[in-house]
Amino acid sequence: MRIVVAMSGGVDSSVAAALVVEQGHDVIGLSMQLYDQSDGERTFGSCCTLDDLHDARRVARTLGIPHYIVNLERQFDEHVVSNFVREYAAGRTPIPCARCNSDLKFSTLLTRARGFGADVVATGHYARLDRDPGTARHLLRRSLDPDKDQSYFLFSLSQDQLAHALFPVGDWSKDDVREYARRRGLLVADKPDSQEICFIPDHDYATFVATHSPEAARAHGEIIDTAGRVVGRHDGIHRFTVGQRKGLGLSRSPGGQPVYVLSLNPVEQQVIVGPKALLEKTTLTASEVNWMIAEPSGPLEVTAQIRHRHRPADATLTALGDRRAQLVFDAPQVAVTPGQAVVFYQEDVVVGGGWID
RNA sequence: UGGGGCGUGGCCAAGCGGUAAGGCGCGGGACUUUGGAUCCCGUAUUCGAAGGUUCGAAUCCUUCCGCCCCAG
Repeated sequence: MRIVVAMSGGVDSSVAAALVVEQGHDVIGLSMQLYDQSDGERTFGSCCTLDDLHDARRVARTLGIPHYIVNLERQFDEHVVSNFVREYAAGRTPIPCARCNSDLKFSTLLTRARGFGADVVATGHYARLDRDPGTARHLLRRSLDPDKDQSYFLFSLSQDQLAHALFPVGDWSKDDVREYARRRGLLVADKPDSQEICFIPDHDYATFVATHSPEAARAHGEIIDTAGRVVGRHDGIHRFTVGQRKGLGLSRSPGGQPVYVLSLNPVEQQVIVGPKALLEKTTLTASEVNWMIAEPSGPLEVTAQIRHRHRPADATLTALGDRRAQLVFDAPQVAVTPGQAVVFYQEDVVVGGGWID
C-alpha cells in the first residue's frame, strides 16, 4: 500500500514514518509549508519552521523514502489563521490545532496524497482507530498512553477522513517512541515536544490578532462586574478568555479576592468579571457537532472534556438536531469557554464532539 | 496652624496590644500540539519619621513630616 506520512519534523511523525516503512509499505513523506519563511528568521513557533522542514527531510533520507514539501500557505491562512483571528475578535477562544487537523492534514493533505497515488495519510497523532463491527463505522479512540492522548484535537474528522487515516504511534508510549527513534538513529529522537500555537511567535497572540484584524486593533471597551458597574477598561476583548485571571490588573477590595473573566460581550465590547465561584457551569450547548457513532436518539451517558488536559467529567448528552447538542454535567465545571471544543467519550471511544456556544 | 480623615512591599489593602492576611503586579517552576488559562513556589525582620508607655506595639501616648475632605 502506498502511504503518505505527514512529517512535521518532530519525533512522533518521524517514528510514524519509520513504522510504516518497517511494515513494508510504499511510503512518501510530505511536509507542509504553512507560512512565509522568506525572512529566514527562526521566530516562527515550534512546528513547521524551516529547521523542522530540514529535520523532516533528513529523517526521510535516513529512512530511504522520498520527501516533498507541499505549500499550503494559502489554505492554512484561509482555514486556520483567519478563523483564529475571527474567533478571538468575536469574543471566543479558538483552538487552531483542531481546525488544522480537519481542514489541512486530513483534507487538503489527503487530496495531495491522492495525487501521489496514495490513499492513506499517516500522522504522528496519539490516537487509535477502530471499526464498529455492527455498524461498520470508523471509530476514534484514545491513545494507549493516556498522558499523550490527542483524540481531543481530532474530534471533527469525518468518517471519510478516518477511513483514510493512520496513527502508527497511537498504541505507543512517548518513551517508547523516543527509544525507537534513538534505535533507528533518527536525529530528532530527543527533540523537545512542540507546544503552543505554531504560527504565533513569542506567545503574543493578542498582537497577532490585532495586526490581522483592523477592528480588533481599534477595539476597546469597559470591564464590568456582575452588577454592571464599570471596574476598568480594556483594549479589545480579543485579549481575554473566559476563566482568565491574569492581565486584568484588578482585585476585589473587600477581602482581596482575585477576579476572573466570566464572559465576553462582543456587541457591547464588554468584559464581564467576577469571583471564581461564578465560573462554574453545569450545562452547555455545542454546535457543528460531529458524531462518530450514529447520532443518538435519546440521552447518552458520557464523559466529556471541555479543553485539552481537562479531566473528563461525567455528563448526559442529548442531540438537538441540526448538528447541535446539549450537555449536562453531573457536577459543575469551571470555565466553560465558547469557541473551545467539547469532546464526548464512552470509555476510550470518541462518541463525538463540537464547538462550545 | 478651625474641624475631620489618612499615611502598611511597585499598586490596592487586612490587621487596631501579642510578634505583618489577601488580591494585583512581578520572578521562578509545573503542565501543554488551543488559551497572556489553570496549578505550585517566591516576593515587607517591617508598618511616614523620631521619641515614649509596655514583658511585648503596625496597633496606645507625644512631637514632627506628608497627603485628602469640609470650613475659612
